[in-house]
Amino acid sequence: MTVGAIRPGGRTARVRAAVLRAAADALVEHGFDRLDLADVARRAEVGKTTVYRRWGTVAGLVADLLADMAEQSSPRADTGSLIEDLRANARLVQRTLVDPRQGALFRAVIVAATCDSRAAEALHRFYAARIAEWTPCVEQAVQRAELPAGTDAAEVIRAVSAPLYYRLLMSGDPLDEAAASRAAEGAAAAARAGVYTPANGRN
Amino acid sequence: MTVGAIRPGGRTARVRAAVLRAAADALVEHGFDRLDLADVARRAEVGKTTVYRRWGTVAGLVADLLADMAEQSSPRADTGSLIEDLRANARLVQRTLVDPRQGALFRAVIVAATCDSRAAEALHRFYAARIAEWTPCVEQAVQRAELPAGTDAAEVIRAVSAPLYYRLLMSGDPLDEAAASRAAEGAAAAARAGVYTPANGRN
DNA sequence: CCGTTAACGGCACCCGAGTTCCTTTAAGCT
DNA sequence: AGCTTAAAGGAACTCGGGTGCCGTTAACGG
Repeated sequence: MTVGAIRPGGRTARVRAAVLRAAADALVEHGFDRLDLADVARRAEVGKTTVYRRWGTVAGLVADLLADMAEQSSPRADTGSLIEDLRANARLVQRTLVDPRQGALFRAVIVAATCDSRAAEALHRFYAARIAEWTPCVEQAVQRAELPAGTDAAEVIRAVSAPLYYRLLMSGDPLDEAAASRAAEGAAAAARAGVYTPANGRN
Repeated sequence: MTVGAIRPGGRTARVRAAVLRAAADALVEHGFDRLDLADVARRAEVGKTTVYRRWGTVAGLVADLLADMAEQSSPRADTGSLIEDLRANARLVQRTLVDPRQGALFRAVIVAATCDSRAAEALHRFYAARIAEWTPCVEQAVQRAELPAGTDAAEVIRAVSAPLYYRLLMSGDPLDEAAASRAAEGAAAAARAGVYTPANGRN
């Protein structure tokens, strides 16, 4: 065998998959702060040493988990109407955050990002990918002249998610379908008013 | 002395103040996850036992710190124009979050809320108080007929903050004055469009 | 199929956060 | 001023998360 070769196949991949799944389970159950790598190793039926060697810290493990999550992107909607597309996006986000497992996972992952720069980077990449998936909805709306030319598509998508995350983390207000609807409508109204065009003012 | 009397005066109050200040310092330096109560005690020049007895956990200490922060509310703007009031609010939030000390403190406190129910409750009360301070801006705009009757004032204020917190925690995009401006304009545009009136549809 | 070695696994050790127990200080009442 | 006792302080102890060491397994190349 060539000296210094990496071995991502077979066992290593199996271990990684088992550990990441166990980590997600543990995060959902205990949350980020009470996560014990030894416990993760036990759940994954993997040596404690292995987890410490490959991931080192809780934040490092979460960062890898995020990279894994980023690879599975859910397809965007394409209803032919901006407001319907945005509503679909808002409901997808809302349902994800409300889901006990997914919601807890997202909270944990966001927490990790505030503690560790690698996790933060992974999180930013994750959202960049998610947003890129949905920007075509906005770009098509611009072409249909539903929105002013030069509208920043990514900013519109972010504006849909922001109020939902605000409810999840800060205000604690109910995260229901009505909230999702309002988030979509708010972003659409702001976009139509030209808030997200570069021409719009620093004034 | 009466049996069972509580003693909030003198020394106890001094200890509480010193510990809360030390806790804030430590949170800014290390962040929530690497916070050590023994370190807080050392900074506050207070017995380690005292900190453990009165606050017990990191999250409990942060919850108390938040209760303390909630008491100092900064006065709202009153420019006579909705968009200017909202812009003032957005810039206040933006500057707070960008400030190295305040920003780190907010991040830590939000993290604590995801880990501990007392901290979460304290955070919700904190934001409820901050929002209540600013809702009159929106109510006055309704009276001036800048906004439709029945507009949910709190929802408008939340809509201003949400994109800024989204940048702070999730996307990692720059949190500059332009972002603050857009947040204020977006909330105003959505409010004018009637997105935050109860009449507006679940449809 | 075989040799090399990257990667995993188990065990013993260490260290410091958190607890316990007791002593000392001073807040608050008379 | 004096007494009572809440509350703080100090020091010793525990115990489990994290580390180091070394033997074992199995991926990859020939």
